[in-house]
Amino acid sequence: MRTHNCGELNINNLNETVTLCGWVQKVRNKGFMIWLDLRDQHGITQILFDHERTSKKIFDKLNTINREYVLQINGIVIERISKNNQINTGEIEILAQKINILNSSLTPPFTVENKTDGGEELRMKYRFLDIRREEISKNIQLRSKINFEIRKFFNKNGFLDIETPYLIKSTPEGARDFIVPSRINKGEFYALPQSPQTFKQLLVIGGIDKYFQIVKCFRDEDLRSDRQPEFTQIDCEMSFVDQKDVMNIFEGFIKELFFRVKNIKLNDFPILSYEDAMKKYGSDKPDIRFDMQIHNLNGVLKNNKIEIFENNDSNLCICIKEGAKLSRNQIDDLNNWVKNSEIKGKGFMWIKYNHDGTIKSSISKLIDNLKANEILKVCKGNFGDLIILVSGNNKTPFIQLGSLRIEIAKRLDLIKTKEFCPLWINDFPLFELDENTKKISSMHHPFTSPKVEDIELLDSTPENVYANSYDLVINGVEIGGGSIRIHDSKIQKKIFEILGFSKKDYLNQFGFLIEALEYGAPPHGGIAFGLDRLVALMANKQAIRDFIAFPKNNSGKDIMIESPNKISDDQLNELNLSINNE
RNA sequence: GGUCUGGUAGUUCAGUUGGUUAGAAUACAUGCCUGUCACGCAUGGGGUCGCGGGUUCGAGUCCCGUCCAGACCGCCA
Repeated sequence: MRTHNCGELNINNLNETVTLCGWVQKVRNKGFMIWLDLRDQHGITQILFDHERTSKKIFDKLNTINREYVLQINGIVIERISKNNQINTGEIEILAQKINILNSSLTPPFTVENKTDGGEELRMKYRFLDIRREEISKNIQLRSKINFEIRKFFNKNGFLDIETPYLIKSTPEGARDFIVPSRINKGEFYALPQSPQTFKQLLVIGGIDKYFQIVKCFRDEDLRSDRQPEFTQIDCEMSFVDQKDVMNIFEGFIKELFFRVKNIKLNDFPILSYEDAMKKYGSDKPDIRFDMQIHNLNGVLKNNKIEIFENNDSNLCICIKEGAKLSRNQIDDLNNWVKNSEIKGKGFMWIKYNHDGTIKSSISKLIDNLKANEILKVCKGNFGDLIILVSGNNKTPFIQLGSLRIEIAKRLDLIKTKEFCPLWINDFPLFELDENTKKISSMHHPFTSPKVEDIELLDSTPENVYANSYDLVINGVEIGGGSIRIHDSKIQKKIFEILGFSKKDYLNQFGFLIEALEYGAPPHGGIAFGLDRLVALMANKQAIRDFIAFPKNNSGKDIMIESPNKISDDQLNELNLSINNE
């Protein structure tokens, strides 16, 4: 139907007779001449009609054409008299000779242009129009390109692409499952996988050396701008590997992906233990595009008989370079943010080191200039800086300063937004304790191997056991996470017992895996990357919604197809289900 | 489950202390325009102010409830 697409013609094609197909983005009718922007996935080409060179029949036809009509245009490539250097095809235009209306269109509810006037909800309802826009189309093209490079990498490195089932069984551990009723087996249910974790382990037990899959995962939890109920993982598992092996190959994978897709050469990824990440950044997914690390001031502030510093385990601070220029109002504003935002802090103390050598502080009654100078020294700060102090117990002051660190960086524009700063976080605790319920649970998942040297602690002090696990963080976003798995059935059973499973329960839920471990399971480990987040990140965006062709909204609904929806009584009967309307 | 923000023309929004016939831009329609590309100019049509209730002489505006959307907390092994 066409000889070229709408993004490829240029000055080299002059005088060629071409046929293009596409959508009408805009008609600019000057009376003596009409210009029409014809759009397809590849770009926009300007079509020209004028009274000297275009027949009256075509002009009559043009009068019936509106936005988003689908046209086939035949014409000659000519050089523009006034050029547009904003677009690839801006030096040429097509002098139309034939016009074929392939389809008409209703007037779209929003402008199908890069800078659309449509709001989020409307764009979702008419997603098929939204996808015509360059912005969304480019996102989807980027995702396709990334998918292609992923498959190329894993194929080249000997990974087998193996599909695992979507209809599996429900396990109450972890996230809520999406449940699918079984018609043939009345009263029984499948669950959609939260991840193919157990299946990929069974594959390596089955002798598959290296496995990968680009796979949908399902979690019935509340949504966020970076969380969808169905999302895509790059799921990987390898036989006969230790932590170093896994981190090596997947660091190589991410580097190659960034190089192939973005032509960016990433440096070697630093490795930070979970404990150090919490101490330095107050987060297990630190954004290291800017510095502003947390410093511990106990050495300076303890043993001075100052109540607040004596009563708290941690007296911490961050140092804002050139922060002394912040006004009292700006500082108060930040303090209110700490108190009012979701981190619900108590507020902070501050010391301002002016360039003229004077020191102003919210705690001048507690510490003199001598102490203030010592604090500045600990932070390796200078005059001109602002130091923010927080005191507290346990993790809280770290997390507060961690959040504040990000907020300040945003407000002062300290983040190098064009850069990508990956790092590994490892040495996570194997378990975490819920402060309220006092229940112990897996930090990662129950198949994570404890560190060999900590195995003897499992019986006595499981909270002190470290895990053989690792997360990949880029720009403060958790992009991937994985672990060396347990391949010894005895240890696997012990982990379930520590987690509070009865023997009956763990055999009922995971008996198949434990049994498989007893038939010569190789040492193995792997990782899973969040593809949606990775694609968004590579496009320098946080929200993943515009990188998924048909995403769900905040309440898990697709407002275009109107899902989820009610089903008929017949369907319910067939499944032996009834709806409790209370 | 919770906190915050928003819902007014097809669309994006403004709307003062509660006060006449609810505005702008854009989109749409018609006409004009000899190089437009966010074209320009003129004219025109277009409103259940999310929904329900209340206060008031009078509600887009105040109060209560409710629905929807977005951001976040809880949750997300």
